[in-house]
Amino acid sequence: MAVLPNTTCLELTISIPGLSSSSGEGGGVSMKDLDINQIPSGGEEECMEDEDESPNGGPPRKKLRLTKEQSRLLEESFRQNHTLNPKQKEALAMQLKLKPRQVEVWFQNRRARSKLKQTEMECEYLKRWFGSLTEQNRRLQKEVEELRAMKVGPPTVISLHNSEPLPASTLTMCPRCERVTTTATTVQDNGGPTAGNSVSANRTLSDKVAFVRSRHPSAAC
DNA sequence: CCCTCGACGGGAGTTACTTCA
DNA sequence: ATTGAAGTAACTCCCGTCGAG
Repeated sequence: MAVLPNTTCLELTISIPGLSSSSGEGGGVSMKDLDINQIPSGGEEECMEDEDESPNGGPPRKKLRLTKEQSRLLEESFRQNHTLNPKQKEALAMQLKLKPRQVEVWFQNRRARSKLKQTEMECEYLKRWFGSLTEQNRRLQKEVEELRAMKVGPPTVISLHNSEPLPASTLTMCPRCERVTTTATTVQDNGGPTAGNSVSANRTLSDKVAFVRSRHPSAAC
């Protein structure tokens, strides 16, 4: 657990509907200058007790921006754990001077958005992988054509792995799509475009790839 | 106009507790 | 008195969406 470095007053900027920020003239308080810890009319240092109403009883406060420090701590906490138990939530909320509900919402949003990001990355990965497989397939088909045209001697196929000639016995023909492949072919051999991906991302992708492969009668494809 | 992100409503799942046959 | 099913409340999570900045 990180320790908040002696925070005396967190800088929360808020917007209060109905509170004019500019009114055209100078001298007004900018929205960005509002500090949630400086609640007018004798507010305490806590910002977590004012429920859903602005201090003057107006419409409920709509949105606040978290400070950099709050965001940093939340991110740090999220890195350690993507979910919080009630105690952790309470402690974090207290540390950040937020309502537990705000911490909860932040984690929910964070989970949702990192999942979205992850999905986008996987989509991109699969697109690129599909492209590389298409290209590989095209090359192999061309090679088959050439071998068929020659009709002489055992075929020589260069391994994608180490550029060594593969023995003909390692070649198989997929009965379904009639494409030639090698029995030693693996996902890694296909040269997935993002070799530097994180472990978790790879596992997720591997699962998906395994699923896709399992639906094909020929595991070699 | 588009994007980010804090907030909300609603639905689903889980758990603890109560009621009743 | 005990037990199991049904009902309910509280809580959490996810999803979709809104809207301020």
